[in-house]
Amino acid sequence: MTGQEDKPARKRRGGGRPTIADVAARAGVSTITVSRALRDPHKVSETLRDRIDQAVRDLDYVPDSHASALASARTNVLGVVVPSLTNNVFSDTLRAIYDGLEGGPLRVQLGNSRYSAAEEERLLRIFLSQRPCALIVAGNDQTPAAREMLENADCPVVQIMEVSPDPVDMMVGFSHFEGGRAAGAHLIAQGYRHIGFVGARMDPRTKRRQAGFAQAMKDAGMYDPALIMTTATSSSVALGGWLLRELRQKRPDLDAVFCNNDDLALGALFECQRSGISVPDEFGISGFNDLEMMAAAFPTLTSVRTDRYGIGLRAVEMIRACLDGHPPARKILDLGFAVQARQSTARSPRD
Amino acid sequence: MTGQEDKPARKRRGGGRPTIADVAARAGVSTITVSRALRDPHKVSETLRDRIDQAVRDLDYVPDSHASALASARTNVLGVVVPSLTNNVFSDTLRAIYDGLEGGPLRVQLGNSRYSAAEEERLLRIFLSQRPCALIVAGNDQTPAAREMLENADCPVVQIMEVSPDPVDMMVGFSHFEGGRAAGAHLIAQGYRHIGFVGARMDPRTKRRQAGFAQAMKDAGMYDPALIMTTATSSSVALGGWLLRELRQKRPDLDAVFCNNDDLALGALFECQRSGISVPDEFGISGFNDLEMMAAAFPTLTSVRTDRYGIGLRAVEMIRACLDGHPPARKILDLGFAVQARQSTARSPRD
DNA sequence: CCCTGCGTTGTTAGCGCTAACATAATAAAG
DNA sequence: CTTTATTATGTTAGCGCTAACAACGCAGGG
Repeated sequence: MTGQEDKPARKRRGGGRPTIADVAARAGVSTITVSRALRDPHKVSETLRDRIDQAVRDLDYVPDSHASALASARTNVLGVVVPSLTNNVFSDTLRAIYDGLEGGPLRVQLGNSRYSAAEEERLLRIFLSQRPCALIVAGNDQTPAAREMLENADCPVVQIMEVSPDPVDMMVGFSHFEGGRAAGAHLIAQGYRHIGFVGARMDPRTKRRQAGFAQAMKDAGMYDPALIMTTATSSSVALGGWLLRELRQKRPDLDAVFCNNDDLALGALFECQRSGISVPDEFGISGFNDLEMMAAAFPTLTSVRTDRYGIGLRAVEMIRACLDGHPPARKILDLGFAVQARQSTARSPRD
Repeated sequence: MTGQEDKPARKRRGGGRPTIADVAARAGVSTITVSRALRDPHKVSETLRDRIDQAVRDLDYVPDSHASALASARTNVLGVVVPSLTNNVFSDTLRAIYDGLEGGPLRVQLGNSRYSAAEEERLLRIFLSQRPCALIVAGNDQTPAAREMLENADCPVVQIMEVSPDPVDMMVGFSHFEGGRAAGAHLIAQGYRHIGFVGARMDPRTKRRQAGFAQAMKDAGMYDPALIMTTATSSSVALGGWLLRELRQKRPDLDAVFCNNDDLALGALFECQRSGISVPDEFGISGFNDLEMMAAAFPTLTSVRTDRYGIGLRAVEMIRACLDGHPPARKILDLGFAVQARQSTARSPRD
């Protein structure tokens, strides 16, 4: 025996990291005071606060978030579930979310549902079991079980990318239907008469854009289902070329195409270049989302601009407001869209 | 007094979710047996296991990961820190990581360092305080403090995207220097003689590609610093066009360009089309990474193919192996690269 | 019959933190 | 100068889970 009275009955599990008790001992206060000094500094006198801050620095103390979560039943984790990590649409929004959280205490827990509602449900179940302080999910097409979980979640929930009349809680996005309709209307206004639709993956938002496009065609008495070319395959530039080629073989009179996203539109442009079809005079092309490359292409490509970054930023703002106790008055935020008419649909006047 | 003997001295904080004790009570066993049945099913007899599984299903029990983490000082969280979420390179790798984790118990904690080593250090400090079961970080250019944290981390660490002789622990990637050199050598071999370099953002990997390119030029006696055009601005298609225009104004004899990435290369192609310069006969273009669009462009674009998806998958495999107690023999995995020669550098024979 | 070994289950004592309540010190009010 | 409100700090008792050890039953060996 060493004569020492401390009883190391069990070796410290935490790898010897300093705990709040170490900080408290060094600062000569109780642990709860340290806890308060770190979470609500104004609740602790300046004298003690300084002593505690010094002790924290001396010991290089970092609070254990698991212990904190367990004791308080709260976390600083914002759960985010998106359908894709590679799709620019979501990576832009994600970047905005991270940017919006900059400096604050919130952390992100990111899930990738891969466009599967079942996977989304599974992820939400896991996320919710960890008591997130808020949730961001894409769209409004959850499974019934997921919808119920979200409705019963005792934290703010923001659905992003879309707007619909029946949000779970809050919503930031725009109308894909109207976006599709506007693109169709633009092509009609530019004088094109045999306008096709090219779509890939066909997730709910894609389908709404397609429906909007179809509506525009119907309104103009130009709707023809044979001009619709879609595939469940995920989108790519090459696919845009293939689908356009297929469609033109089937319908040689095709004189314009609304591509469900910009990758497809870029592929369509290359396909026209390959086939010696002049854009926009012989053939018009419009994309969707207005990625940066659309304005840099030659010819520049028409697209429907969407504010993906703004959606992420606003979602974070709304969550912040809720957590600060000032829930926003407007639960649904429609950030709209704008048809960016460029060279690819600027047909010279004819007939 | 109601006469009831239960003492609700404090209302249950957890919102009434079932705990492991509820499951244990329902299955008629002790809590530790439930804990074991869920974590190491083989340590519990089949009879009890079935009863416990039934109770779990009946109560819809989900373990509290915070309590588990606190009690065991372990988590199932894989920390991933990447410099960008929008750069295709990292989103492809990230997708692979998520795909590789599919079905398993591991979850991802994702950090975005935005190409800042200081931010990376901050994120690593946070992540490590949560006892991740493993870490994936990009590259080998950490701050000294971050490097030390990684070396002292008591979990597997995989550095991705690059290979270098002094990894913290494990490493999966390829040599950016050699990739840049190969691209330069290819342009020389195709007969181009005044070859420029266009680069953006200039992160460490970009710089290594540039250095490799410069080496190729030096080896051929063709190095000319005036043919290098770089900017700290982040990369875009439009930027590729602007940089090429600038460079051609300065050096009208330029006859090819190695673009540090594919976005820039696409912008360079559009710039040539706008200026009526024929690619590849008058001007050669090579990109880097070989994104999907490169093979779909017109003309198809030469690039250096890198296995971004494979890097993510292998990183996860290595981590899995370590956690299973079979650390891989080879700590450094070089997945290489391949110059994909396409039309944009296929110059017709001349002089 | 005891001993040893092994597999299964339970008991106890925390992990590091914070909620709730208790208390002390100080200020404001009468 | 007491009463009441207010602020600053401390005490106690967990949050839900798991590590460590204890205990039990049962096999085989001596």
